[in-house]
Amino acid sequence: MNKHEIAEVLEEIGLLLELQGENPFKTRAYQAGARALEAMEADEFTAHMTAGTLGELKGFGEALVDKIGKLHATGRLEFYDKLRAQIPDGVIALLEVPGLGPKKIKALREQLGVESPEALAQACRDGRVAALAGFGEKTQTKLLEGLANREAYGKRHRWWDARAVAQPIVHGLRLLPEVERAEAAGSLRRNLETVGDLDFIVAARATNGATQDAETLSKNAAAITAWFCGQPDVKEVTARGETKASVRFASGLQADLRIVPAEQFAFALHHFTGSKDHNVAMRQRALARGLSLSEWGLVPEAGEGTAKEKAERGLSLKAENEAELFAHLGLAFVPPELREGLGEIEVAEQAASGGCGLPRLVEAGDLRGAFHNHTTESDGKNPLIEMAMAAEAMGWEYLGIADHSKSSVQARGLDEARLAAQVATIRALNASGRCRTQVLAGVECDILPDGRLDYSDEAFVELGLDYVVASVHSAFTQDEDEMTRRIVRAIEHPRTTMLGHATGRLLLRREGYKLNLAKVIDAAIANRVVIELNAHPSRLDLDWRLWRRAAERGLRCAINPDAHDIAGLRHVEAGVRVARKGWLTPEHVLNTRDLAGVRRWLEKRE
DNA sequence: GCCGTTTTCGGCCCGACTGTTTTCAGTCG
Repeated sequence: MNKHEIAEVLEEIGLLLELQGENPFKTRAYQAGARALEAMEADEFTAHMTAGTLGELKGFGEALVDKIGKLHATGRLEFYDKLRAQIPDGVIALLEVPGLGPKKIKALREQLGVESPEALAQACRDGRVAALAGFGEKTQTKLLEGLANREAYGKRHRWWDARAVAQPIVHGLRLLPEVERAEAAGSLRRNLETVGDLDFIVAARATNGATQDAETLSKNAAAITAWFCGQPDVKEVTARGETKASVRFASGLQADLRIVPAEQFAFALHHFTGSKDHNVAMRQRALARGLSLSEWGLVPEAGEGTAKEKAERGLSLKAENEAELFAHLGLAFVPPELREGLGEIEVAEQAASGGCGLPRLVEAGDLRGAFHNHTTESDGKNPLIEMAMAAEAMGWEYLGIADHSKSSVQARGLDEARLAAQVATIRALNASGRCRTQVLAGVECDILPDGRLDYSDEAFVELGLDYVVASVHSAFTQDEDEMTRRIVRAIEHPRTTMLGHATGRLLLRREGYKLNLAKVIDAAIANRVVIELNAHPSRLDLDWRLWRRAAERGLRCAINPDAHDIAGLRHVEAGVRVARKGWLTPEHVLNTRDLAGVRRWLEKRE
């Protein structure tokens, strides 16, 4: 088994143990192991397995190393098979029903024999669930609703779509007179490629004239909650308390609102930004310093009372913003997108003590252009001149046009003659001075199933293109070896400048093709071929988890919108967001260079 | 199951909200 498959087994073991009512910390150990495996590069994992050094990594103890070893060597694990046999699939599906956890599922199984969502629905309709101890009418109704909406509610959402919902709410909150500060937190703020739900953190005004009082705070909180729950897109209010409210939008997206006094804002924002792994590490760090960190503040661990009570007694250290919070723990500010519990705290510690600092991550304003864009010549919706003017309006120095090549018939791919004509049009546009943005003439060239490119070497010479984006658009079902050989061969072609959408994945819709990415990345580095970070909100491919290590090893990135219309150019922002998650700096990204710098790379690869 | 300049055993992040309770368990993030 490969590491991804092993991680899935560990994840499932965690779920199964949870359903058996096992110690929650044990289940967490399996889930943490699964996450750690997912974050590891395939060759790194292989090296650890060969050398037997997996156990040296944090979180991998004797039991996990043993089980992972067995899965890696044989693909089987008796422990897992036995566990699996005890618990029907339907019971696992029950965990997805909102309001059901291991304890309630156990009661349903033991007392009603319910072992699937369908059986649960029937039991609810019969009124048998409400009769159970610990359950009631309301629980039964909630469960029925949850079952009905399970599909829509369980779904994750593209970052781009989630942000479109969140932005007007943040703006609206900030305009309320009762609001002092408002931010969206959670995975949206961490720029994760998909978002499960939205979190809004609001600092409510507590002052009435000059004096601060609890009554004003409470009144203001109620007004903010009322505004939030009354938003036109809100379909259902699922919880509504003094400081917290939860709603569901028509799309199925869920959103939480949390209201805090201004002095707690930085702590709450940090807490609800997460990730869970980052927060656990931060809390442990606080404990090591005799402090307790929570959304309420950073209070001394010693003494009577909960963290909340201590914060309310004014015992919390003060933090105007998150940077001050990190500083209290001896850390440099960690940008939200790096807070994944993947070593950011160690680096922030070095940075705070004057060592090599946290990287200056790439920003949207660093981009001077992009390479992978389409026009009406192939399957784009705007002609060349409109794309160029749109790029000019964005302040870009250059715009690369890379329409499809002839094998992509469905996208009206260009044959040699049409491509030659397009190149001539581009040169003429540049010479005309109509547009300050220089247009670069490229092509998104199909990688044929055997790894050849879609034009002959002679054709490439005659065309005189500025660059070539090589992409896979056919024969997705090749096996891993064949697909890897195919792409590596394309990378080794001297005309190939960059690899387009490396895995072909479509977020929430389609897995990428099977591929040995370590080999592809090695080949790209060896041949000085750029790998694109395709910024389309459905792609964000190559995945951010792979960039940090690959860039350290010398891989260069290009953040490309893969725009099929004017609006699509704006997608670069999504690409920049995940590039930041991958620890990429401007130096790692080719299209932060000015035109002269880009031309130098295209001509000499330097 | 993992982990240890307090520990090889006994902890493991911590609080809000709901629904069922009559003082709290379960779920969620």
